[in-house]
Amino acid sequence: METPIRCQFCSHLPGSAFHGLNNDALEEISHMKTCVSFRKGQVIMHEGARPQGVYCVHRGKIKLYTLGTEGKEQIIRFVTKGDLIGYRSILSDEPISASATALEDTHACYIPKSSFFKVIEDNPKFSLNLLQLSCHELGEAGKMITSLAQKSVKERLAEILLILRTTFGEDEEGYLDISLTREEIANMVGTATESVIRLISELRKDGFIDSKGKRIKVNDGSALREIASVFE
Amino acid sequence: METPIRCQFCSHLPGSAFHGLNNDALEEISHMKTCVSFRKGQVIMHEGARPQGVYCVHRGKIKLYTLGTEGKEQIIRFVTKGDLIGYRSILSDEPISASATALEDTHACYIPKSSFFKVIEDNPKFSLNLLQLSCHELGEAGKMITSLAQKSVKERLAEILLILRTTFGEDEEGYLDISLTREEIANMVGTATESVIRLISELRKDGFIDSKGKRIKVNDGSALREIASVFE
DNA sequence: GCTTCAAAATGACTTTTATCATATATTTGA
DNA sequence: TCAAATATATGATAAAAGTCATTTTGAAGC
Repeated sequence: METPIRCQFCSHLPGSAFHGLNNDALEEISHMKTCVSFRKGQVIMHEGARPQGVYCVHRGKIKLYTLGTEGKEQIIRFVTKGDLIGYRSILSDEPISASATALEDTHACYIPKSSFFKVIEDNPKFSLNLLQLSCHELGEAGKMITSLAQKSVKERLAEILLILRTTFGEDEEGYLDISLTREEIANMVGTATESVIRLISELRKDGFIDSKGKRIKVNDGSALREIASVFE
Repeated sequence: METPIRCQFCSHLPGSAFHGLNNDALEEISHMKTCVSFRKGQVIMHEGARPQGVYCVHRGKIKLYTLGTEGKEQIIRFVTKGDLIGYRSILSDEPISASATALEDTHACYIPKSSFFKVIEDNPKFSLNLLQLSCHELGEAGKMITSLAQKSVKERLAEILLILRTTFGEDEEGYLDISLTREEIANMVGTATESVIRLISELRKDGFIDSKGKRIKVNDGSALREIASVFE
């Protein structure tokens, strides 16, 4: 049995689409939603499907990915607490463009499509938040496109290690607080698994990162930024 | 002196953000906007800038691109009549993520930021249209990411020739109704200019396309679809 | 219609990255 | 804890794509 999660909690998370909604609105959403859990590895949404609602993630980490020609995953982005899944498809009235799979045990709230649209109609602020969110992600997607098109595999790997650190943070020992296989990293970078393995070894030998099995620690962020040619 | 363009015209173009707005709203927008022209080659918006309004394109063709490390353009998408420029940046309150340059003489209407937000506030329909638009583009961006990450240059070139045909259509002789240099095509595909030149020659020798200088004609769309591994 | 300049085409060569094979290490679950 | 499965590591090789140099063609301006 799930402990119900109050929408007030999620509305205060950074970047939440529910940010700034008044208590009455949040209470109303609370009544329309149901709480669900997903086990590590469980598929939450399938590319091509027509979702009947959106998920608001409360705990856990999720990868969003499309499947290429040979069935190879291309990870588009990660989803963590406070983020929505499925809203793109519902709002553009198109099939889901990316599958979602839990990277660890995940708790989320399910808001049916009709309720979701009701919140939009009743709360211009929510609608504006969603606009801001999707426009922000559009910018991020543009950056990813430019990286993939113009940077080398090594540059992209360094860039993604930095993105992982920003997105998931570090544990007490300084290791990235996300567990990904080399294959998953390759599926983000857009390269072969072996190439990622080789380059991670190289970065480790250079002392810029540490790695113990799946665990990766960024030792020298500015070196990675230099390798990635990120000037921000 | 520009002939003023009525917003009713653009609101009827396919995919217009102004679709479905009532006449009063459109009249009001007409009063807030100014008409501007851009010459072929002219830069309309600069990456990194803070736009003070959006452009609604009435006539012409525009490329949106980001600049990579070496100053190389990466074309993200094209903009044609009925499309908006600059809305992403204004809505996410971030600097412009892509520069815009006119590929041919272009006519557009400029709507100041404050007016743009007023239209959003007064017309939930407009706000919803923008949401739909940005979410659709987010899906397209995801597809582009997967292509860049997983497909070969030849596959991507074939794909983009098909996209160009869909976006710009053909003239009386069947040639694509858009004039791009090989370099610009390379900047879409994410490859070197010489590679595009070689592959275009190859596709021509195979009879799948014709090309006379810059003009390109798709002879065999299904062959291109097969090369691009597009199964839609 | 020339002339000039830029774009396209092509060849030779290099670099990057992918693929395949195999060995080693790390998880996972019984 | 140990065995089996999975993931990581590394080498050898092949394929893809990039770079540089040069020629040919086409477009734009006079």
